[in-house]
Amino acid sequence: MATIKDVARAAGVSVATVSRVYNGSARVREDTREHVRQVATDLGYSPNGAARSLITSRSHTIGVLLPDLYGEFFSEVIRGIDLAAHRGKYHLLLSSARHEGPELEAALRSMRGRVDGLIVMSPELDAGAARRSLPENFPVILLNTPANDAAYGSMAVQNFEGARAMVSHLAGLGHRRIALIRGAERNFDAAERLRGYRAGLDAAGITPDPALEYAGDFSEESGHAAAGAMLRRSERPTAVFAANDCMAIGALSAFREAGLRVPQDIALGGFDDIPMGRYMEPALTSVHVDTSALGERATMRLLDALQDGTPRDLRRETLPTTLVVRRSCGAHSG
Amino acid sequence: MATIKDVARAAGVSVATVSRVYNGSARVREDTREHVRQVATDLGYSPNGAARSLITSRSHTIGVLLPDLYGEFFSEVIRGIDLAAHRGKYHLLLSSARHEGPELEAALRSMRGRVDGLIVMSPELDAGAARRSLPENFPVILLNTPANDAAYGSMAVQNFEGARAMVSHLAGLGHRRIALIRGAERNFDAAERLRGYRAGLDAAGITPDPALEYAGDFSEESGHAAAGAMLRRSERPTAVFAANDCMAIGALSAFREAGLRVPQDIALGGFDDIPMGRYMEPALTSVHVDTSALGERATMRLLDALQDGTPRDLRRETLPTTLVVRRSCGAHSG
DNA sequence: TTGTAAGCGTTATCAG
DNA sequence: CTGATAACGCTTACAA
Repeated sequence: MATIKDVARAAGVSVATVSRVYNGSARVREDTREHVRQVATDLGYSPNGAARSLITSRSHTIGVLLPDLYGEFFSEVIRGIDLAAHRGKYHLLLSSARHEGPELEAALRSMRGRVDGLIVMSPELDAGAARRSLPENFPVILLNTPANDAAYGSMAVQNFEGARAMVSHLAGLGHRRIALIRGAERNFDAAERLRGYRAGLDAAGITPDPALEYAGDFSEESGHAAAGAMLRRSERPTAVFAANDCMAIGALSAFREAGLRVPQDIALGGFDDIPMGRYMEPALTSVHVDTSALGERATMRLLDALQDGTPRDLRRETLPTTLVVRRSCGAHSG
Repeated sequence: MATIKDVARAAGVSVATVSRVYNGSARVREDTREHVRQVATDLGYSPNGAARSLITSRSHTIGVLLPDLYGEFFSEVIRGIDLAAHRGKYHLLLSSARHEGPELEAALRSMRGRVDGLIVMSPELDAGAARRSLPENFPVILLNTPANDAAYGSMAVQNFEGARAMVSHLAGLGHRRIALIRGAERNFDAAERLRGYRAGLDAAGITPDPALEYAGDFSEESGHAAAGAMLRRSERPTAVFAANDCMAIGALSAFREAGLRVPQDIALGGFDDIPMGRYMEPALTSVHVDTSALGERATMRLLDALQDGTPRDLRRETLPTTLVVRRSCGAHSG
């Protein structure tokens, strides 16, 4: 591969001149510029990014650490991130893994020197320790992370309010036995949605019943399993709130297999409002989250922080959620 | 940020020793190793990736160039790529854009020196020129690209066979007026699926009618529009094959808005078998493509090629497709 | 406008 | 087993 030296030699100029041609900045005489360009393309030269970012200490790349890449939620987040990054002419260095403890450190280590900033989705409730391994004074935006982490800028979603609104809505339809399929253990969003669920019941004058809080982990299978467990009870709930849409989908298929009609026999609501929800039968009532905006905003903030001279952005930005009523909750089906 | 020099100084050793500790390879006395490690973590040191890859000329990263990040198809491809990359301890440098001509060159340029190999999805029929800007003798796997490109290894799916099977199936159900919603103009997959559509009609003794081939671009909106156009005809088709599932979904909602029942009034089939399809009402008959395997296989091949000593892998690997019959085509609904 | 030369933070090659 | 030191490919004062 041709280097800057090869080009300089072939063009009969110094490497500095070639460099200047590529950085546009400094002035180079028009004809030398053209000549260099010509020689460079002939040789198939393009600057080596590693060398460049070594000297400039800028990579024009942002690192993205996600716990997973599966499902519409994450792909929407990435799309949002990509949107904003592309707009700002930044690249994305992607790493997906359960970023706890050593894993996180390893991922960060390997990104050292290759990224100008980081977007980290770390929804673990007790990830404080892991988070300590994030470099100090390095631009980071945390996604869906507990609020008590004042050391970094962060983005969150109105989990509590959204969940409460959903439960209030179900209660308003006359349901009293409203079950919850919980999100992943030790997950921040899941914990908040649980709080919202209980608050919603409270507001409706319903005493929360621990037996109606089913375990789940945000996966379709866990939703399916939880729904199965409900059906084996003597007195099954009349409405179910799944802490995300994937689990709602799993629950729906379990109900269907059991011969239950949704919403006539049992009402169903989800959370996230992934695109798929609107096409299901019945269409899924859910709590809408502008997922791609989550990634997009995080990236925009990070890019801002990357402008030098910008003071550290330690704010917490919360995305609103809105209840989207479709047919699965029974409000529309008469 | 602490550099190797800082660590060396603080530990009272040379930079060479610190380097050796981090590369594991060479022998270092146990206690010096431990000491260095200790000092390094105290200082929060981790090696600079740019410097490292500059000297080793290896980045442990593969570049991924996709035309888009929208929808389940691409997210599945990325997930497959990530799966294999993660397994091989490689990172992903992502770039999404319409990679034609100058755009492609720019993207490649910015990846120079930062990636060890490339996965490029370039389904443009006439992208030969663009592809010439791919570096020679650089490991590349092309995704969904015309076959006539013998200069690079590539992955493809059985577009032709899948489309033909779908049309044969519809014809077998008694349909004679089978419409097609075409994929994007100048797109390789789209062209192949069109060929398959015509071949399927041929095999059933039906004369292809250009008026039944509706324009589309793989987007939901274009599917919706095409369906609308069909309904405005005096004699509408009895079955529709959309060249991908997104367009099928768009068509479905157009039919529904017009008060048509699928499959009773009009049969519908798609292509790709995205996860959403199985949850729709009616569930979507489609041509199954193992999309994540597409990305995964491409990555595995690339990683293989990255082992030095491996001869250039110029093969073309084709992923099989299978017809998945669900309710939207009417075969199951009686 | 152009060239010289000093790094950027590593690893690799030699000596010791 | 450890230490100097020369690269790697580039940018950027500083000189000319």
